[in-house]
Amino acid sequence: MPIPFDVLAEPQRRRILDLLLERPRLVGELTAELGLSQPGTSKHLRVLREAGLVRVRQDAQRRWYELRPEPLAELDAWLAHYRHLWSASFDRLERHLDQLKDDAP
Amino acid sequence: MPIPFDVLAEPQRRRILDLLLERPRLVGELTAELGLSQPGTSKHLRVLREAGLVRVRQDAQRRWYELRPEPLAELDAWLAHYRHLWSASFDRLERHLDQLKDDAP
DNA sequence: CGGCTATATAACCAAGGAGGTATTTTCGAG
DNA sequence: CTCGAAAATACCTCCTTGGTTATATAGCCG
Repeated sequence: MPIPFDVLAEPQRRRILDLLLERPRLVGELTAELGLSQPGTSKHLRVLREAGLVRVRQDAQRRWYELRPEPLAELDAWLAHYRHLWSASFDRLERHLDQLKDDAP
Repeated sequence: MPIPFDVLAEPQRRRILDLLLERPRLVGELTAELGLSQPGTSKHLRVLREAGLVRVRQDAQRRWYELRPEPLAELDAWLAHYRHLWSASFDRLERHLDQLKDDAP
């Protein structure tokens, strides 16, 4: 699964992720919060779904959308290549991370 | 400076960042590596410059482009809101980070 | 100065995508 | 079995943008 940069480039989609970070939501709720048309919201949700950033749980006619953070973890991994450029204590941090892994796997 | 999601959404621009991660480069070098036209490369560089992701150092007619990681650090900060979703040891990590700060400021 | 090199800007074009309205599908309630 | 609610899909339009070629700008060197 490639990192969904283009999916995240859309502000409304990031707002959806922010909302889903709090709790799962119905399409109708998201539509209201975003101020979009219902089909517009559904279209964004489809893109997010296909990128693996959200999953759906069906409940009668309702669909609960919830976050799937895996692609964001991949984005995080990509960022790691650059992180030493701004994180002065990056090397020490890495060593501590390794140590954490050993402590509690 | 807002997080430049849309700037990063362009694959060629990410390739430029990857190349600049190794070392600063001239426009001509980047053009060759990307297989784009020279104006095409310049246009991407302008976008990256305006997003604060690169800076230029002039040297006669040459322009050396180099990485500016600050916007990526902001992206990292945005990601932090989501990080606990996949990083099981996130809380412990946070404590260790604070400790590091105290150890060596 | 005149020409050469490196880069930027201008003008244009084609494709993609975000938005809307209209329509379809699905499912529960009565 | 019909009606209504919830969400998805179809279709269209407009705007943005990545790519191109042509041209302008800037600075070195003979």
